[in-house]
Amino acid sequence: MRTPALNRLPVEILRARVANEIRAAILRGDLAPGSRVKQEDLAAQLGVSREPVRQALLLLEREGLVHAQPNRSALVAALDGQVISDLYEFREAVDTAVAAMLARAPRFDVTSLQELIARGRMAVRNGDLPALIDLDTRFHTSLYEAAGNHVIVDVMRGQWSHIRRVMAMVLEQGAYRQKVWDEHEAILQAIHARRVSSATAAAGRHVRDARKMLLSLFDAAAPPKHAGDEG
Amino acid sequence: MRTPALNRLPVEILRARVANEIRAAILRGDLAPGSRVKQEDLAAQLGVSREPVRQALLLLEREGLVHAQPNRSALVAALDGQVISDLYEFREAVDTAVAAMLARAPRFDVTSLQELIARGRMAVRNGDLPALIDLDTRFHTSLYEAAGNHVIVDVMRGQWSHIRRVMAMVLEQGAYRQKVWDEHEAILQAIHARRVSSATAAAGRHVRDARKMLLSLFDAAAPPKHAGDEG
DNA sequence: CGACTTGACATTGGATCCAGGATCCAAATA
DNA sequence: TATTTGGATCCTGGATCCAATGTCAAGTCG
Repeated sequence: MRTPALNRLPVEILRARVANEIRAAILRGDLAPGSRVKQEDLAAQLGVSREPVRQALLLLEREGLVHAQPNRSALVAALDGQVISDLYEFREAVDTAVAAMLARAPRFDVTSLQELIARGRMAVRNGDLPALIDLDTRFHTSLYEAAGNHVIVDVMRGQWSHIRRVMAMVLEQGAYRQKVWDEHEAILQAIHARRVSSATAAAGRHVRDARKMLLSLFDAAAPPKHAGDEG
Repeated sequence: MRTPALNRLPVEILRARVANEIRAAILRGDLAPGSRVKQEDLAAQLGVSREPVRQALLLLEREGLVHAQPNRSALVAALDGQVISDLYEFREAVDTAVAAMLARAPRFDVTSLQELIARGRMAVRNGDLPALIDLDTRFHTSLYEAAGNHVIVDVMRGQWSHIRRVMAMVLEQGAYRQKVWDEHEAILQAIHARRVSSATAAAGRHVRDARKMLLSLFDAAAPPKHAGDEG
């Protein structure tokens, strides 16, 4: 054959690679919130022309990770309490609905989810923050996928970029790490036991608690504005 | 001043105009579901170069209105029952949550929504299908905006593109048109009366009924696949 | 001394150019 | 006759080029 199986993996389009690089840099905090990003700088840094960078920025703008005005440098989206609040309010609506859907589903294989919980608890013991963020994301993403609703999977993939950005803040709280995986287990058990209202309640509590903690952290870092105050 | 107020309206970037044109063409059905769209054709048709078209297609792909594979012409997304089902399941989660939020909100000005209902009933009497689609969209969008959650507004703006595509199908049913605005009124009244569970239930029923009707129409048009059948 | 003007510079948006990958048809072979 | 292979053609992706717009600082006038 002309093309060996390895080549069957589609060569990732350059703009997609670039978008992934930039997104990763934003999520890592490597590109600071509120900072300007010039297309040419990114292009030079990634060793490509400006063209794929422009298109990548277009995608990232639609994801809400950067803001752009015509003929102006793009701005890395700021992380303000309002966005966090809205985001978690939205997530509560989705996550509770997903929990209900799964608890009503005829059969649902919990083994891979339990595997994730085990690995999450391991990461808690090891104090491995990147792994905690990754496993948390994967736990909830797996729930969306298990629900079998592609719209939810797609929409939430975009939103979890934002969630990951702030998750580091919550998980800095050492005491909270254990609690997260206890709650994950509670959600999973309620689903497994087919207890719809219990699963919904557990999922809702999980999100609301995270939201509350995040907002308290944000208010501490950046107290609410008074009339006429400024940076 | 140098720039009169009219110029303050930002000159819409060409790629945005192009994206709007293409999106409108898809929503109108002018670009048929499943048909191929060549960048050059669109460019020629709109009198621009391929560059803004490429970027517009990128945005539309992320909206899910077109599908693209590397080095292949883009495909206008098909309208299959699965997508409709997922979309309305997702919408039910969001719309019920929004109804609950509004019913709990301290104060909520219903006058503009009542205005929309009046105009909707007028459009029903006139049999004005485009107006019905537009007013239906605006009714629900207004609810999202009233809830004050930017994430929900942004996410749902994208999803309503898809909803609009199929709404014509539901509203073809003459009998259904009246029912839609009765339900809208019921939702609004429950919110106004601050009856949380009643508002949630009304919103949920509204979405589920539309979903059921859409799916029955789709199944009638394209019967479920049997093993081994093909197009 | 301050506000406004003006012009050089920096940066993005759009057009054009070129290369690589995909499709499709025809011809050759089993 | 069916199948495969070679190649012409089509189409997209990325690079480069040019125009337009915005920024910023120096200079000028009140």
